[in-house]
Amino acid sequence: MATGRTHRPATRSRGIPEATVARLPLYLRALTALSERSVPTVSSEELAAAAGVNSAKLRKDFSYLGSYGTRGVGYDVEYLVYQISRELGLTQDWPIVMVGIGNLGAALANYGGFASRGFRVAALIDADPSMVGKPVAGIPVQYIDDLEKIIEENGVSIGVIATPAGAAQQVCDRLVAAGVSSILNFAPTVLSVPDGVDVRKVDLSIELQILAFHEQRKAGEDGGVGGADLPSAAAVRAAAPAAVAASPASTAGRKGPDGDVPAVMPA
Amino acid sequence: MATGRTHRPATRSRGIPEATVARLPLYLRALTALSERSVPTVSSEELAAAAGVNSAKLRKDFSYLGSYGTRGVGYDVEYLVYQISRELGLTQDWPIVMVGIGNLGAALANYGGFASRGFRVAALIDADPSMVGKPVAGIPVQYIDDLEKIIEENGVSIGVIATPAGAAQQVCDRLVAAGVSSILNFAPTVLSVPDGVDVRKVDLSIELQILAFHEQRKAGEDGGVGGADLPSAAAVRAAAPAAVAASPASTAGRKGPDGDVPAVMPA
DNA sequence: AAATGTGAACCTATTCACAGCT
DNA sequence: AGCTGTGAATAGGTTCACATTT
Repeated sequence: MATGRTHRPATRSRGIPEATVARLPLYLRALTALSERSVPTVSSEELAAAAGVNSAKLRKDFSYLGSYGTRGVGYDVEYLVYQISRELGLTQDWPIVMVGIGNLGAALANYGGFASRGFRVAALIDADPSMVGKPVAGIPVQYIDDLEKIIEENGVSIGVIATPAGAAQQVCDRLVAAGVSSILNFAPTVLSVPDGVDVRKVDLSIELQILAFHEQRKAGEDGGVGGADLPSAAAVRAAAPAAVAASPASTAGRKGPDGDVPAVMPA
Repeated sequence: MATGRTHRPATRSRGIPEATVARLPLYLRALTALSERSVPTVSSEELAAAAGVNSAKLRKDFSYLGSYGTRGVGYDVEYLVYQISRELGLTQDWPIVMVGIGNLGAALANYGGFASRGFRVAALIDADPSMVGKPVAGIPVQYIDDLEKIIEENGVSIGVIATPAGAAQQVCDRLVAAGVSSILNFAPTVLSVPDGVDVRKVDLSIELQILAFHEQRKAGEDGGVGGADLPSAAAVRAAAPAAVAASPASTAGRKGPDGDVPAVMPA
């Protein structure tokens, strides 16, 4: 409550919940759009709708940053854009390097999102000598051997890995050794890094698999709870084509359906 | 719990926590690697290490699927691969469509992860007539006008959007109207969909911004953490220059940094 | 009157620690 | 002896609902 203004230890950036941090970019994007349309103020309700969250969550999120709204009015768009940008560290310019300029890497380099406010592609790096010197998104690709030098000279602390899975850990180790402490990993592999280094991963097939899980459930659970597993139009559509089914419990004697799980899925 | 469903319906898929679902693909990948090396069994400790989580979490996750391990021994690799695949719905073949075959779309189509077990690219679709017919990843691009027909004929229930932000919502609406109920969105925009439709988003610049947040914090709060790894180069660059700074508190009277929030980060 | 900011209630997820099975 | 499976404890996140402020 407003009571003790002296009660200040918090509020600071100290301890903004991770879930909140992950939503700040969303708010920022929505606010930027409003800003471009010269909208002066916005309510939590409106902004929340634009960002795809509910308004209570948004207000709670903002409360961790400080009291940036005006009761009865809403939030000043420009002011909030600034505050969130600052909180996210986007009022400074982060040089990044991208390692692995294959199909995906090249696409990412060309992708506008990378060059968005706050980030600058300092270098593209690849292990294929035939790529070296070729410009991708206007930036000449450099050879992997120079990785350490490039990081050093550009003061890079954020790296993007878009190599094949097999090369990712090795590249990661070199990045970290050279001083990079935040990594965005597009390779489908788990990276191990020392404490103090942040890794975020973006994984295509994982996302698809999560969707498949829910999709399967939608197909399976309408109406019949007990036996019927895959009824209905959507289900037929979803289930009909080519069941691939890996061979189950190859090793005999497996406990398998211990009391509950039927046997092996209709297939 | 075994056979008695006293206060919990089935051990079955009912109510697997979302956080657990999101990790199953990770376990599956680690298990597949073990399987390829013909490792017969694995302990929760080992598997957890391979998947980058801790073992208690892994055991808890598996407990939602059923009792698939053997005390004193561990888990049978092949058997677990099958159970998780089934749980994720990967024992069937999901036809997917991808809309927007630009740089990113083409890269994704070429990306192995898409063609991984359980998924099949049924069609690539684009709004640019000059793209139509061109093969990408061996699949000829089709025109956006045929979207509905393609979805219908192939029984597609999962769609991938890799269009520019401006086109995404429109494409999404058409996909949903045609029967797609799970969407993986690469466009940097919030999609609104009716209930029952799942959307997952993969957003480059959001991930970078989250990293920047943490990176900024690291740079700011070291009172003297060894200057070895992140010498001035990164630190200096991170802490001071190139302020992009949108003009703050434009509207006067704004409460702004009222004696509460001292400009964080001594810039 | 309108909309923020926030305690409190609620729900979800993680971690602990150990009983129970092989 | 070893390792799973899981209640209990803890931590983290979301939603409610309303007092407070403009």
